[in-house]
Amino acid sequence: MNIGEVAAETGMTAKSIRYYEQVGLVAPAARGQNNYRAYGAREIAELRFVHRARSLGFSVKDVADLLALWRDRSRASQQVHAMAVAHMAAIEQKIASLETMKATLQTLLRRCHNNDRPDCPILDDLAR
Amino acid sequence: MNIGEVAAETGMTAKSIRYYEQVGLVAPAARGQNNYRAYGAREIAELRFVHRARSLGFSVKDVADLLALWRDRSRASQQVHAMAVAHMAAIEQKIASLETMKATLQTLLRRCHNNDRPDCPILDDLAR
DNA sequence: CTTTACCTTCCCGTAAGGGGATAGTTTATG
DNA sequence: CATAAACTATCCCCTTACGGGAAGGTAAAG
Repeated sequence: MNIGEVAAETGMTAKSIRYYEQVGLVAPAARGQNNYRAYGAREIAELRFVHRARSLGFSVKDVADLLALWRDRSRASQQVHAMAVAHMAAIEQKIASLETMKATLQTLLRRCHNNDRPDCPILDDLAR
Repeated sequence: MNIGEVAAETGMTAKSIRYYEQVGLVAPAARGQNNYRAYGAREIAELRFVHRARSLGFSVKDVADLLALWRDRSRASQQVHAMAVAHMAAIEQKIASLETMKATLQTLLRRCHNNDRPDCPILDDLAR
């Protein structure tokens, strides 16, 4: 399969796939006589794994570690669990930070008259 | 006041302050005979505004717009309101995205045995 | 045969600063 | 007073995870 077909099938972009190869996340793809990258079922499965892990918010670096664990038949599930827990914590922290912003914005929005007069509690608050 | 004092007082870093000046978010600070940036109450208030807006998650570009509105005595509060609403929407989208990740991770974590055996539902899921 | 659709590599740009080198200033200390 | 510690200045590279787009080769379609 060519890179475009893989992209279409996995939902990633060709750019991303090349990028993952470039940074060493996945091994360089085999090349056809036309120098096109040629993917087999195994490589596609790996890319799918990468895509799914990325969609869960894991960094490329983390995905590299997850891939290594995946390939290691003798890993302990604890190791994966620990990574997931750490990632969860990071996500929860981001959510908390965003929730704080959201709450503040909500308060400000409620106070703003939202009309054509210049008086604006939002700006007043930012300037406090 | 020197940049370090301003930084300490506002909670920003000197690097950030220089950066904001560099990208034109705030006007270049006046310089003393030693070439040090010298800040007055007015500039500090502006930097405080910037810092507060940034802490609410507004991008530097957005902060520039907010600053412009702040300086414009004849702005309509609608304009500020609209920016805040748009920003709120963006925040809510980020939260929703993170919540989705969190939910998936939670499910996976519950299923993982978290022991020294290799069997791992998390990896299995990523590979599905 | 030519157009269109892929593919290749390469290089630039992003957001918002952080890190660190080098050099001049100012302040604190012995 | 001399020197060392603490600031400040500019400058340049690094980060994340690709997207955009150029230049040029290849393949499939009309």
